[in-house]
Amino acid sequence: MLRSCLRSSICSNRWAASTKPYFAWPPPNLLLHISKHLSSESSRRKNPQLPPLSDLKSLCIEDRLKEAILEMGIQGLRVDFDGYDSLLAVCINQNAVREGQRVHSHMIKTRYFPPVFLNTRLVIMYVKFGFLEDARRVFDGMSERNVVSWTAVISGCARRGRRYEALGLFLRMLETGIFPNEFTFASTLTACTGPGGLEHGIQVHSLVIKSNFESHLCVGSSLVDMYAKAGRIQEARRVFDKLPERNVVSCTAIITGYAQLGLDEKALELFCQLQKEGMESNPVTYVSLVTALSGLAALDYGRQVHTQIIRSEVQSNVVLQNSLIDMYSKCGSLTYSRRVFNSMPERTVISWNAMLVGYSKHGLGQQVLELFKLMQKEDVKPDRITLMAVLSGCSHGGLVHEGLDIFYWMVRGQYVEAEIEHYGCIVDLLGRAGLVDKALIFIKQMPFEPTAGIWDTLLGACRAHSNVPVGEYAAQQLFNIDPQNARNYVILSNIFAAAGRWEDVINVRRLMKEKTVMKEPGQSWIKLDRKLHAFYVSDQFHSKKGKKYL
DNA sequence: GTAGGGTTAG
Repeated sequence: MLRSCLRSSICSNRWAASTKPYFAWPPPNLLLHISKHLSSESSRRKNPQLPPLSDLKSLCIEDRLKEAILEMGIQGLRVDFDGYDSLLAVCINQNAVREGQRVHSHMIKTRYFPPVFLNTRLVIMYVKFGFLEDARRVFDGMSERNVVSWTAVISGCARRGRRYEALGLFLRMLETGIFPNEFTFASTLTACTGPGGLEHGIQVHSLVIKSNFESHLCVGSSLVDMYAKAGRIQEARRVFDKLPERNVVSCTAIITGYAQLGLDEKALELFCQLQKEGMESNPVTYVSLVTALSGLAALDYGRQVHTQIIRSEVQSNVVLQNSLIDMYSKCGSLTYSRRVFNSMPERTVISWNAMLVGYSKHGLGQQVLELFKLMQKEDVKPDRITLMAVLSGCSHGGLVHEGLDIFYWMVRGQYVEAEIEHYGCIVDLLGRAGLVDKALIFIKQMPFEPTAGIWDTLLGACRAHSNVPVGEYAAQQLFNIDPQNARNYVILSNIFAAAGRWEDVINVRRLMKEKTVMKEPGQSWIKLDRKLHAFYVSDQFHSKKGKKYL
């Protein structure tokens, strides 16, 4: 079943793309480099002053990689399995890209045919360096493969977003008769995480159960993550509860699952419970917890957790600090956000974006502009989100000229490609400032087909600035795109009502009836005695109705 | 040797 389900994926273009010819290997400059070293063996013979041959393995153990690489060149054709094994292990460990490539080139140049173990090391090395094409090239050229070789290449594809390729490889592995182990399953489940992956994930899960791997920590954590990201939090929780043992990764996976689905209270509750049960937390756990607190806008809890992070042994990192910036901003305290931002020893573009978004959402246009200038001064490359934050900051702060200047600077340059969302920000900027007619002209000149979101922004502006003709036009566009959306009819009706055009109000209401457009009734909530009570408009029947105005 | 969980926008 799995096979038939995934067959179409294997035949897809992505798979076909992976079988296209690779680049010439090794690159000519690398060969030149290696051959220089190879020729130094003859110079040793001519010059007895050169140091005696060293043992590659001991150089590697002593962490003298560069000397070992040089020695490899000098030894010419004589590097054996142990030598290559030690060299590759150190290259992988130290992320030594150039040295790793030299070792591989040396194998080719000296016509050394690596056994399966060394070929697998090469695959692992290229996967770690992020050179997936090279990893595939070595893997595809292997006459013999084992479960580790397959897992290494599957995990490389899964982590690089080449999900269908990873699943195709998994199937080929099964066909070859090699049975997956816990690492293989964990990587394959990673490939099933994300849009459209659930169907495949469930099938891999059934294989996991049949193979008795469900209780392995890494498989369990992958299953929890896969189900949670597919919105199946109950299934994720079921897998988590069934795990015979837990560790920080599996606990974090389920907490993250709740937080990412917006079940923030549940995430916080589970964190407290697991911590009582002795769960160790690390920066990743705290990132999920802080994300949940952002959703709850719970400043007190947020400060307590921040204090706990500072006091605990947990080494904070840039991702955690980014989430703290966001949490403080969503809890309404930009002063704390900025304090975290200022204290950071290193920042990523996300740190800047989180701070800019904070200022923007609070309507602090001047602070947005100042921070954006600082960002440019520090040579940090903005991305699409930076520009979204800056443009919407100008919009919320009423900085029309500044916003337009930045937008046209963006369109002229090649810093960030302007997308429809950026155009949407300008529609909002003009509309908010009351320049509704200009906003409509701007929409008509856009290089994109306007979306419902764009017309919705314009309609909102028409309502705020009582512009009936443009409002009618925008509403008509929305009726064409989404005729059953009651919200658009109601806003247009309100625009007419504000202008005293009561006949038009009646017409819109009649239109709604004709098209059987239903508006969801207004609803509000209140929490009493740890119970959530919901009240609807005209609700006559709720037991607490009499008390709600107390 | 191969493994699993994380941040900004909409």
